[in-house]
Amino acid sequence: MFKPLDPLLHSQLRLAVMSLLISVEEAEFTFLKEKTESTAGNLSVQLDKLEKAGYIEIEKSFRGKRPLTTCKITKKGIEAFEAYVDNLKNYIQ
Amino acid sequence: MFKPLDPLLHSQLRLAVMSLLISVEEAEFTFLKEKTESTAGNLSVQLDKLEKAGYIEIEKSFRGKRPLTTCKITKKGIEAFEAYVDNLKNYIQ
DNA sequence: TAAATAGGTTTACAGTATAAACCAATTTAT
DNA sequence: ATAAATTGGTTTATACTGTAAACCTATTTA
Repeated sequence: MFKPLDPLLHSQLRLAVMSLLISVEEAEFTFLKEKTESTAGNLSVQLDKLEKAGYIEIEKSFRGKRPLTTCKITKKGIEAFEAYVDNLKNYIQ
Repeated sequence: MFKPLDPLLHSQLRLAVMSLLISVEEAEFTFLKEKTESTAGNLSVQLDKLEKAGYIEIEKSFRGKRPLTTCKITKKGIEAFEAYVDNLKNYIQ
């Protein structure tokens, strides 16, 4: 009936990030920050967690002379997101 | 885009409880405990929070000689649940 | 009369989320 | 030149949350 909800995804900010990444495939830190209206600190921490779980990949580079952090959802991340949504439906329908 | 999710409802156990109460209108503690597969302690704490938020009403009585705790969702609770679900859809669609 | 069960509540602790403080480099203003 | 502001983040301190374990009172069963 109520299957457990992946705690990594059951978090407002991380869920928003995954939701964005699933549609755009790849996104910059600042893009995620704007869209989620989060602080940089909070976002940084939550991206770390998603990366450690293998749900996203984070690439650090430079654009011109400035640091640039790019995030991309992984196959594992997509599957986890889809499973989460499926489970969640039992709770809200 | 990503509206804030009511933190009181964005919790696996409390959401499950609200989901049950919205369909049955009234339920006993032990019923909720079985359906949610939670421990009594955890359930007790979370029911308290839902009550303090005005989302449910808790009535304590006796069945025979044993204590009986009955929970009922309030109008405010129903509205909060519906708003939560609406907001959540932005995240998972 | 001791042990198990029912029906919970309280509480201690670990985990989580968040903002504030910080950092290094770059750009802009003086 | 150099001070101040901005960019693009990370680290860290703290408050908040979730949970199980311990506990409690009464009842039933052995």
